[in-house]
Amino acid sequence: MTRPRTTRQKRANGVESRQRILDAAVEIAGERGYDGTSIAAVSAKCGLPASSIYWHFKDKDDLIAAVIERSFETWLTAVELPGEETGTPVERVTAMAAHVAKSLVDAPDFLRLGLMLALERRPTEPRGRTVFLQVRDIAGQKVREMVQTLFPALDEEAVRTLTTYAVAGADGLFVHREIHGDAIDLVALFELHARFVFDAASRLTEVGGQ
Amino acid sequence: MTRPRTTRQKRANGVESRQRILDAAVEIAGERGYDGTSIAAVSAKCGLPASSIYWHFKDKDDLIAAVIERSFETWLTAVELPGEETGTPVERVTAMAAHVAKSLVDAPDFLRLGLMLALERRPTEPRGRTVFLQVRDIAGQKVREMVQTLFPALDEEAVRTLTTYAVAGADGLFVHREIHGDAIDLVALFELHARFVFDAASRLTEVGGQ
DNA sequence: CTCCAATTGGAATGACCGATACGGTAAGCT
DNA sequence: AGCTTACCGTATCGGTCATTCCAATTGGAG
Repeated sequence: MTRPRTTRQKRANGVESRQRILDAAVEIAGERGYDGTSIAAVSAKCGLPASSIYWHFKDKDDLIAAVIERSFETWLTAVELPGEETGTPVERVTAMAAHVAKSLVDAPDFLRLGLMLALERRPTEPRGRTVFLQVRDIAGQKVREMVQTLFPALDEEAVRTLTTYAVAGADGLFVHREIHGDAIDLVALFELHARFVFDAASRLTEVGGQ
Repeated sequence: MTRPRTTRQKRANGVESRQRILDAAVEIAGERGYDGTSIAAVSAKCGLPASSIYWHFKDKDDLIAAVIERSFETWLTAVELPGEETGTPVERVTAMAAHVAKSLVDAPDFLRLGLMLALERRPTEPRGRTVFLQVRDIAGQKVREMVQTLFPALDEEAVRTLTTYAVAGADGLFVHREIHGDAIDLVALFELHARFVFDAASRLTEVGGQ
């Protein structure tokens, strides 16, 4: 009965603790941004003391970068499911857009926090921002490859412009949903966006092919 | 000869001081966001002590809200210039989009800071966020009216969707430029966006009119 | 000149920040 | 048993935060 007041875990478990810390941090950082995420708040939410956070992560910057990395992986597993390759090209593109939209609804932390970091311009750039821009660039390459495959007649600049436009539109629609809440049907908006971009690419191809 | 060490302004000038404070605050807040904007930093940048800031503004929240309001007005004066009503409809729409893009390049603080605030979700919402969403809604109404005027055949839901899409695309392209820097030609991207949305609306009208 | 209201100057306050120091505890290894 | 590694708990550091207090200083009104 003389158990210590603060019941310690039956056993110190580093792996689980790291996850608990990241779970708490992703939630707070996704709501409050970089400066708004205090170690004390993360500590309170995950139940582990600050010293444990600093045992698992070098400093706050390291923690935020790890949050970005893990939330990116979470989103990746949500988005990289098979994706059947049937139907007309435009059907395949809209289906893929819908799939990406669903993944963003299920795992929005990555893009939300990433955009918050991306919009900030501090003297010493947080590592989390760099990580976000890198993985975001990877995603952009995927889109670019898809555009190139579907419209091989387009020249390089047109492909780049269309890719930029497709990604930017996705960002904007995501922001719209973040602002206006769950009532917004992100999947429908992404499908519409995919159709618009596809039609625009088709028209560009016709003009370029003359 | 006992002149005070720190030479005071020849004359205390409330109106000019208020502007100086807002000038400093809009710069810092546009770079660092809400939490990243410290009163001490604003004080250092504008040369006035913290007490003067608190004489002009109730608290930090009030200051940020005032920053949003003034940067919105700055942007409004940049965007509400004549806008000639000549040419075909699609030409007028692209010209207007280009004009908005130019204004956002010249006065990006409003949208940048606003989007940063909009993405955050803190327990007690900053007044600046509310202000941003309100004035943003006004801008959205303008777009909506333009869509309605140009495509009277569209039903209400189509108009709403197109408006959402147009504004979201603008947001996304703006974010793209904020991330990738001055090398991005926002005007060209906005013109492209305007053409795409116009074409999409035209096609929706044809289908709906059958 | 005197008095007042408008503003600035500078220091103080207490809360909170990120980060560290260090001892305690549990499990595994030998 | 003793040593080592991994992790937790507490306490604390110096610094910065938003905010407040109050004493100047100024120009203008009377």
